[in-house]
Amino acid sequence: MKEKIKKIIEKSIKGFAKEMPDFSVEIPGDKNYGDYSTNVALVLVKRINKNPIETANLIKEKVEKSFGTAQDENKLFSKIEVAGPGFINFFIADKFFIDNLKKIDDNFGKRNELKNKKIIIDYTNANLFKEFHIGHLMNNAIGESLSRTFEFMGAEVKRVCYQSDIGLNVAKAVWGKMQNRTQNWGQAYAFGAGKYETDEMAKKEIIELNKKIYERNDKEINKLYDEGKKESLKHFDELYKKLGTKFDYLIFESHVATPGKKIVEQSFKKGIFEKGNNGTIIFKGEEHGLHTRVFINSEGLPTYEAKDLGLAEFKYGKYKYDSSIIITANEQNEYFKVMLCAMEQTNPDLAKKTKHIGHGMLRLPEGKMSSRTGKVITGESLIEKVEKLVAEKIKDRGLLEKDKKGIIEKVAIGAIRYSILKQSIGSDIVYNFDKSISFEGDSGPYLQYAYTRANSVLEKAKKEGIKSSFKKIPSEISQLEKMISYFSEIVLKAGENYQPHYLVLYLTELAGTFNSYYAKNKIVDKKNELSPYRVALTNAFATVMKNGLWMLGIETLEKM
RNA sequence: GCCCUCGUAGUUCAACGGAUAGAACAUAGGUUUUCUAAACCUAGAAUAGAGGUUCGAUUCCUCUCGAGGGCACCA
Repeated sequence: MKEKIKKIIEKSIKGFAKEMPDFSVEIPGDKNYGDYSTNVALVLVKRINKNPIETANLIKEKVEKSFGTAQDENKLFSKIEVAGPGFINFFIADKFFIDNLKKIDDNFGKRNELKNKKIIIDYTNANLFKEFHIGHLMNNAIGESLSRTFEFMGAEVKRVCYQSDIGLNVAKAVWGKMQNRTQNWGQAYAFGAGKYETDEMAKKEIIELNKKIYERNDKEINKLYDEGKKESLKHFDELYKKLGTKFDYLIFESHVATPGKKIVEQSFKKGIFEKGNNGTIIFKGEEHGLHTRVFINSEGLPTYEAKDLGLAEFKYGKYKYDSSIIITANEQNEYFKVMLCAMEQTNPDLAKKTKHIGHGMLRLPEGKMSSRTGKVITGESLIEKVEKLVAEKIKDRGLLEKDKKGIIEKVAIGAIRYSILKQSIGSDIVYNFDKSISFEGDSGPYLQYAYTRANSVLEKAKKEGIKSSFKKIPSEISQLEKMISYFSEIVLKAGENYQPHYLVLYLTELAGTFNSYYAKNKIVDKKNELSPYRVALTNAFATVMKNGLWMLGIETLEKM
């Protein structure tokens, strides 16, 4: 619909300006401003030096002439208004919203902008031997939601979890474990990392150990290492299942270390990299307005930067992607600029296809979370805590015992996902348990609840034998029909901008609109001839909510 | 020191350079013989400060103050 209106306007202003101005058509926040609104007259002011209201009126007349707001049966607009400083507000005829409702099926809202596009997306990226903390939960929520949104837009998406299974951090954990076998891997890491900074002897040992892990020539170390890797993987696998993420590729740092090193060594010969201090190989970022980073360290081992170069080619070897998206916390924004700048020279094709998205950090009120100091909140502990709250809440709701576990889990994950995805991707979330995860108002459960209510209504309609029908329609449609029709435009907006929160905001408003409708109208009512229409509308709402929640990684529930 | 983010009701978050700056929580009040009250309806309450660009600035530019992140061998 938005595209359609844009085209209509473009056609109508051809005589006004030589070049098409860059104007927008938006769904206005205030319903008094119509169903769609454009700023075209305001944008034109600069070009044609005319009063914007006058211009707006001219455009309005032209549109009316060719598309009619008059008596025509198939008129698109019921009203066109010029308002404020020169906006043109379009009011769409009810008929079009109702026609739209008739078309709704399970695929409603799907788009084809990304049809035949191959996208590979890295997210979650928890590190073996370390805790899976709430930052990973955040990364997973965002990555999963973007993946699903791209799929909804027609793309073929492969999910990658790139995991550190080698490198200094792993050495720190293994070293910690060697000192004290009774502590768990997270504790071992914290212990090793602490000693690395304060104890010169330990530092030396860890660096030595790091080399040995690379070389894999010490039986004792290999055994310990393999145990830890297995344990971590099993643990993560359970979590991913719970979160509803299924990775297509688990890629380990050890897979890409050697290829990455080779890329750097070859490019070094071409002069892309330089020699740094102590035998390091570095990339001089300053020449590109960035900073210098080390790609091969003085031990001759590839750093994260070199491995990332290897990773890009490794992924491309597995899947010939059109676009590669990497999601990390924004503390890595500067790092990625440098790494991608280096990649532009080592492999320009892949660099062009790669996009880094930095999301905000989940931080504790007292400061940054750090697995180095052991000051972390683990993903499981958060989920568990939320599940307990949900269990308390549904205790007296008369639900079947066998359903309870699933409901608790889905509501808890929904609440967590919502609280992460409700805000713009770039900004930090100050994590405060009581405030961050809510069950009332703007929240995951609010959306799930609205869906559940709709579902109950539909079940009741079925029992009473009332079927959806558009034979009898109301004299005037409500806000709900309009909200439903906006869905696919919001999908596009969220996908284009890599911002799931547009979807969250929309679904929240949609749920609110349905809840109001539900409060005002009795939907299943044999005595009311509009009942079949209302059932159809409820059905449409449920479909949109289900599809929308799917994109957020939040499951719907029949009962809650 | 240099480079990036960011600063909006009491709190947590919204707002392609556009209309009366929206929500939610919290606060105060109201709604259930009717399909799930995790709901609905009402009310009060905000752009850090100073300049500038613009028909129009929360949004762009400069400065000040404040917060976070990053700056050579961690990921």
